Amino acid sequence: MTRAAVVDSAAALGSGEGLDGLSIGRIASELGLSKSGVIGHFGSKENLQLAAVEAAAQRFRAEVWDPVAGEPAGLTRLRALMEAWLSYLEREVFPGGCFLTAAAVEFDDRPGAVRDAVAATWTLWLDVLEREAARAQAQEELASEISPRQIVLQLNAYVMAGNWNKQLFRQPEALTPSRVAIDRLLEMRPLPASRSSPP
Amino acid sequence: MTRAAVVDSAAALGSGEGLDGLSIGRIASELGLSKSGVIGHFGSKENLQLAAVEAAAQRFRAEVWDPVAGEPAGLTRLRALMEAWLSYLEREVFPGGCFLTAAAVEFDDRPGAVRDAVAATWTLWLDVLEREAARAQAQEELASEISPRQIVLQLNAYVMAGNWNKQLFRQPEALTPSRVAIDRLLEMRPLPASRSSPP
DNA sequence: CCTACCGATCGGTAGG
DNA sequence: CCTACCGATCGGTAGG
Repeated sequence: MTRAAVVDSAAALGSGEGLDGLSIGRIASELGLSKSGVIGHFGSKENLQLAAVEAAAQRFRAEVWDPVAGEPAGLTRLRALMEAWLSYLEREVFPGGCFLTAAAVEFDDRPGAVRDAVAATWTLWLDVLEREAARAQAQEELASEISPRQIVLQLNAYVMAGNWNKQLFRQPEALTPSRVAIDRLLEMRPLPASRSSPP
Repeated sequence: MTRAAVVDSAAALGSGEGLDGLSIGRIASELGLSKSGVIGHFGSKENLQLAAVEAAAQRFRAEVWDPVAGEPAGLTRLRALMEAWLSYLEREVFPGGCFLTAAAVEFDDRPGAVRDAVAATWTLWLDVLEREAARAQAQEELASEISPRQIVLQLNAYVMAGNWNKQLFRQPEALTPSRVAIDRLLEMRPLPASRSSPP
């Protein structure tokens, strides 16, 4: 289906040059189509942008969320989610870094449907993480002195900063400080737990 | 001087709509000038973008760095720098949030002079923070179990995430979690210091 | 600093 | 999905 190819191209181009910098003519020449062949499926550039956001969100879910759904709820799954998230950045699923981070920064000052879609996607994802953090605390796997919200905002900060670091400075070890920070935060145990190593 | 007005306008517009989305025609109409009156001072759009980055860096320095230079080196100055940084975001010095964060995300995939200037500015700033963190550790005001680099990357993550949070979700308390995280990190003392309260 | 203009590209439409 | 086209805007230049 041509429509899917157009959306994929828009998401790939958008992650690098921006979701608004992307032009219909560029996508058309990239895919060997005419401009009307590109825009015909969507009616307007904004609808195309919305479709790209939707596709990026589904891709994120498929790459980060789904593979981890089988992990035990709580700290184990939270750790797995964070590692899957970092791995998704390392694998460069989108050529220009995290699509939804770039789109958030680009559209945060432009009221409209695209901005709303990006914000809603982020809210959904942060809520997933928060639920897992709360669960980890309820299971006494994680200290309760910090609220689940605060934990999630810090985890998000580490990943966002890692993505930024990687994209701007192009260092191979750009995500290591993020991993260190995440591990430190998630190692905060509710008690100085003495754990017996399995035989 | 007209040139300064053009640069200011470019920096203000660029923080919101992006440094590349900004157009010479828009700046011209904003200032009541002709397009050639705008571009004549710079020769090319890229030179104008470079001038805007330079101006934003000077502004950042004037708003965040200079006011704090008189504080005692070490933890005190590091705390003051972080608070000045958050205050600069709260005061909305640039209408579209931190100019240099937006520019970093926008240009991280576009090799060229603008990208290099943005990266160099960030390196400078992170080095300032790192030096102060190292000083704080040398003065035994801050635990040494985390490297100065790691501390600075975490501090940077909190501020970046706060800026992102503020811009995307428009909540008045958007920076509070950043403050909490910063305080927690900088409260890590080298010893369980018993402090006598002043009379 | 201006007017006047260049070729190129933009988003989008008409008609098929 | 195509060709052909619309008005608008882009960065930049010529000439003053």
